[in-house]
Amino acid sequence: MEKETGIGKNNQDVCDSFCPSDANLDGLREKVLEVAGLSEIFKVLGDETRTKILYLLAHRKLCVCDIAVILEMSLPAVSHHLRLLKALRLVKYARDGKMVYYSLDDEHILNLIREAQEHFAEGR
Amino acid sequence: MEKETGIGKNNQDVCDSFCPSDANLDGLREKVLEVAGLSEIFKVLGDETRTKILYLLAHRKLCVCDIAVILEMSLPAVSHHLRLLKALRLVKYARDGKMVYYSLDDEHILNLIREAQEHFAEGR
DNA sequence: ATTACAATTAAGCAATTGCTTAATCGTTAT
DNA sequence: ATAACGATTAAGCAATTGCTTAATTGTAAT
Repeated sequence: MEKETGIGKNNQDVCDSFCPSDANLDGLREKVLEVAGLSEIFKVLGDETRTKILYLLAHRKLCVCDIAVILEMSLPAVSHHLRLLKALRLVKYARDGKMVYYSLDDEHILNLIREAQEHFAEGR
Repeated sequence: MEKETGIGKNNQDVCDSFCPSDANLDGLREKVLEVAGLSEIFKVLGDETRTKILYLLAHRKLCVCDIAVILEMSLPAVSHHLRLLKALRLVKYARDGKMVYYSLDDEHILNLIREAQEHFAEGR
């Protein structure tokens, strides 16, 4: 995604006048920092399958093949998603014989899902 | 992303026994429907730039070149993101002379951002 | 009319994503 | 030990994403 470009770190010459009614440029840039890194969580939930997996695991622990059956996907596909969720500490797992059971490790993520549900509920 | 595959709609033979402690398969599949389509919103916020734009517009209306200057990006790049946000009714716009001013058109999206901020705040 | 400039659109490209099939690892049962 | 099976990893591929540069559109000023 990286590419050589003429846009430097202090590029202020996109438009002639910095327009925002004399807005404080540095102030706005600082403001933006408040959401830096945030989209990492959203990226996880930005995939339908992962949201479903998290939602399922919020209700009960499930083994990988359970999830595969429920969502009608291949085992490796599910496993890949779980790997990501594991890396981000959103799920935890425990081996039990041949099966590996996954469960939610971050109740907070459920709030995000609920909030998004409301977003839909309140007409749009 | 589409590909021919042997996995049919009723594929239940991923693992020998449907394991989830006799879980109700249909029940779980219904459960999953509750989050269907939800990831569409998350996908929007899954891009750092878009989250920043929305956060900026939550504070004040800005023209395209303002955003470009603040975020140090090219005009077309910003314009592309705005097009998506516009299509999803998350922002509205109003022309004023040569400038086009954008502003937030969905306060609800801010709740999602705030929720995500808390996610980070509460240590992880 | 012509010029200037903010914004958008078009075309194209590199990086990323989400899957696939095939091979491998871990555990249990024979 | 070996066979069986759930899970993971590896390699590869098509679709998507997010940018780029270049061309175009819309509005205002000369």
